[in-house]
Amino acid sequence: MQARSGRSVTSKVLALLDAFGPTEPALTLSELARRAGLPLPTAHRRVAELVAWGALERGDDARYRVGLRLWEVGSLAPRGLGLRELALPVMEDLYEVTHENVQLAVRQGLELVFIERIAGRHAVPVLTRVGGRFALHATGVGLVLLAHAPAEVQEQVLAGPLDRYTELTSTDPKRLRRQLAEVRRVGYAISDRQVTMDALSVAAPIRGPDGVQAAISLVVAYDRADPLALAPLVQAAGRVISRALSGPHGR
Amino acid sequence: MQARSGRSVTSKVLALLDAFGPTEPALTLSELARRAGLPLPTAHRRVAELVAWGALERGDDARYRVGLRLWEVGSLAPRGLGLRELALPVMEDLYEVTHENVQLAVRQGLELVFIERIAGRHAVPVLTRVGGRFALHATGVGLVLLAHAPAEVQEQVLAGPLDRYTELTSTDPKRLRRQLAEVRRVGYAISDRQVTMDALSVAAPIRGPDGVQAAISLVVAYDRADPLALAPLVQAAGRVISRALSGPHGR
DNA sequence: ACCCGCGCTTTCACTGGATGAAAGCCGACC
DNA sequence: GGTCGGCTTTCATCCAGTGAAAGCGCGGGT
Repeated sequence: MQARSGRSVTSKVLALLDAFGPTEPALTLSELARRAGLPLPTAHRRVAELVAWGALERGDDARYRVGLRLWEVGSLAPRGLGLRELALPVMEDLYEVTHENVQLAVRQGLELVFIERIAGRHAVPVLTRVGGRFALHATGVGLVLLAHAPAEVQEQVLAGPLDRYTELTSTDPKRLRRQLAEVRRVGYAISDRQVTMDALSVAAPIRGPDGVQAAISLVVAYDRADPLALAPLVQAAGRVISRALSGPHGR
Repeated sequence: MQARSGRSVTSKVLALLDAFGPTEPALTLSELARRAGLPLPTAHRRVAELVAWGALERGDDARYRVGLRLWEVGSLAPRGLGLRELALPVMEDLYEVTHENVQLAVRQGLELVFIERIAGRHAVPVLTRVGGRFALHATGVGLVLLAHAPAEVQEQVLAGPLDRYTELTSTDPKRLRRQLAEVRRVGYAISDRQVTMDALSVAAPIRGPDGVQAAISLVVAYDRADPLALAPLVQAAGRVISRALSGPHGR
């Protein structure tokens, strides 16, 4: 009567894929069924098809994991590996010059997704993961992406609860709104200890044919940070990638 | 036209995903339907669901592309980004030392899939793509992966047609079989101009708890190649990654 | 050795989501 | 402003999908 029937097969398949996450990379059939909200036999049949195709793989421990075939298809996402291919050389240059963490992210709905990252061995450890998500209102890349997002997206983020990560995180909509205006005005964003108290990030937009498509940032230890000196470097990197994005891949 | 009915919905959804490829990253609905072998209305409905979930995205040009959500899920594949995370630092070290192209690949069925690559700016251009596939019998990584594959896989590859890329490609099963035995004996593989006449690659296995899981290689210009000097470096890198693979990520 | 119990797999009769021919719609190009 | 190609919606039909229940297999306890 409730969600029993009236659910498309496709949505069930997608629910099964949704069951996986960074913290749950391997699941038994029962766990999968429970997470996807499906009866066990149903899950069993769908999963069997997904395994046959390669979307999932079954380990020797009888747990299922995301399969390589799905990774392959996912790697065709223009905003995923496509963007990465263009940005990586520039990110490497930026790393060579600064030896700090370099991050690349895009906006997905009301969150951001990290596309690529160069983790400096001697830089502050970054807790984010490639393929991982994060809120838009705290990180440098987040502020850039939010500042250039459609008004409707900005309003939703400003209206929603703004998680606090440190005492410096902007959880006041008024203050955040001012910050976003500033980001648009100067063309870069500085997130000063808004995620962790020991780090600061400087981010710049990457523009494509239809506005800001992504953001690039440096994450540096707070005590040796000189954000105003780094900003031009990050901005320059952003512009180089923007050019590559508008060039050969002109949609 | 023939496979009318008797086809599961799941297989249709997967056929739609399969329609995308490196050379066709953006498809119209009709193209998708044709490639997936589906009637147009059927494709339309399935695609609409995939777009709603984020597996596909619809551009302003009315073409569909692989969506970021699918990339996110794909990035959870242990043999994809998971392996990459472990291997990348070691690959970077290898690049620092040699300044040559570094590649990481795993076997998927009777082919290999490139997981990661560091393309040296001044090294020979590599034509492969991260997420791309290639035959097992020509490249360095391919020879390593094939040499340590289950006997059944080896037989299928040896029996099947062996594409020739250059005059040096091993297309004779007997010769290939000898090469594979040699690869197992010495613990590394050298592919001498078997893919292109201007390059050579040296590859070593990456071992996990259940045998060889992946392979790492250097691709260098033929005229400045000293494969015997490079082999120990590549092998050492393979061993470091092997250790990381067997360590924290037990199972 | 035997039993017990917990997950996975298979069966089977029923049903509603999926289907595709056909008709409707929309924008592009002539 | 008319025609064409491609996308979207409709609707009666039907088979793929469903899930309760029974069957299987293995590991752990006694």
